[in-house]
Amino acid sequence: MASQAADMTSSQRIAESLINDISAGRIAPGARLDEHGLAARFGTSRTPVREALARLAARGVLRSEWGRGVFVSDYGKEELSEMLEAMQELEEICSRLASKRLTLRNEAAILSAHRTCEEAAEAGDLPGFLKANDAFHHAIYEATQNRFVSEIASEFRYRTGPYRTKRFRTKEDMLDSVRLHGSLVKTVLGRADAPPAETLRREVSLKYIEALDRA
Amino acid sequence: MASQAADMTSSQRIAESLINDISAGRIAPGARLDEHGLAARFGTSRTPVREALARLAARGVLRSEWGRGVFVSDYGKEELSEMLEAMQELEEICSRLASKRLTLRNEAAILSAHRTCEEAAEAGDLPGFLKANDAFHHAIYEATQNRFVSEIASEFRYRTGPYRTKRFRTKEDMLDSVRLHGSLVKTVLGRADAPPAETLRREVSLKYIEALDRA
DNA sequence: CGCTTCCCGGTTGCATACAACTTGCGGCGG
DNA sequence: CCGCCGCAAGTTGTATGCAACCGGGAAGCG
Repeated sequence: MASQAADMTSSQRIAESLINDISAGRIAPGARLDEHGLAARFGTSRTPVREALARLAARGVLRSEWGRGVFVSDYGKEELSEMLEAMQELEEICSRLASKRLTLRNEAAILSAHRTCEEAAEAGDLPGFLKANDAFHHAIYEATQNRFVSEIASEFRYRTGPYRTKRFRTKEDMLDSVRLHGSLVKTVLGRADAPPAETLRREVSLKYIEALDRA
Repeated sequence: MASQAADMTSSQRIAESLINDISAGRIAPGARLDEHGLAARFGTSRTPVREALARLAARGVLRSEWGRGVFVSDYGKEELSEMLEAMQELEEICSRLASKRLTLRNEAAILSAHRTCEEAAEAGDLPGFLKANDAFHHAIYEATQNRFVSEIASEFRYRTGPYRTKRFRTKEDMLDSVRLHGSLVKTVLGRADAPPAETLRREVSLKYIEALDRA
């Protein structure tokens, strides 16, 4: 996952590091990113930092205001709701395409990630769960055999990342997610015709939005 | 569309200009973009040019190879096919969401653009048709009332742009598209339950891919 | 004659320096 | 006392210069 190869340009390293920090919630939405400080932190000049910031801004992860600086994109209830709707639609596409073209290799990866996820949830291991959760969804994305669908789904996963870390607090939250995963798995593996329970998905979205108030 | 306000940074102006040229086919897929030449063309130094290129590369419009330069993304049959599949899925989402939340203003915009499109097609006016075609689809995107769905659909429209200009050659091509639009309109306006004819959409995709061979 | 090797032009990536803009604060006038 | 103006500090945006790297071509060797 996003390995930092040695022969990478500085701007790429910086961009990856930043997007990881942001998606994991280590840099909060709304925070300002100081070019000076980042340059010092990464041991480079401002130039590659600016390039990295421009890249992330173009991807929607950052939002730059002229003469004021660049900020981590923060979304209100309205925007977050729209983003989650988009995300659900994308996930539905992914599960449909995946079920059409599932290879054994994909099936194994999905089932494995699902099991790992379940174990982490039952153990109450939040960091492990978040990681396994990512792996599970990415396994489905890859199973679409469509690099563009997979790409935009991953992209939105990055952007919803900071809010996902807030949304999962209790063990019950994780088990909810695992139940949704189970429904997804049944759909992808063709053991259920209907798309995963709509009501459950709406509940999940509401949890995200509720989490905004706790912050 | 994408007006170039006076108080814009150079890099933004450059990025917009480039993406317009690329999407309209004035810069062919596979072409190399020389930082030096672009800097001279826009009357700036290489720095803002580099930022603009980094932005577009992050959006998938350009692809940069280390030490060789940046190139306009060019797709083979396989990739183009995947991209068109993704595009069709996105369009289906858009028409579904649009039909759920259609306002009178949106409906008027869609119908107006559809009529303009039809007129241009019957007149055999290719540039006018391409412009009206864009307006039509963007009207549907906006009708989703979801800025993220609209955003990614627009983004893919940019990326498929160069190939669309190749795909439309004859008057009949345009009329085909208008027929598909009619089907879309009926769906969005709720006068047809089923999504727009799947077979017709597949034919359209095939036209895109055939156009690759003519190039 | 073919293959390897070295060199050189050209391009990208980075660092540094400068200019333009925004913003917060302090002083001045009402 | 309140509001407006202007200045200065700090930030972003841009320009220029340099170093590293890739590719092609010619020279040299087997």
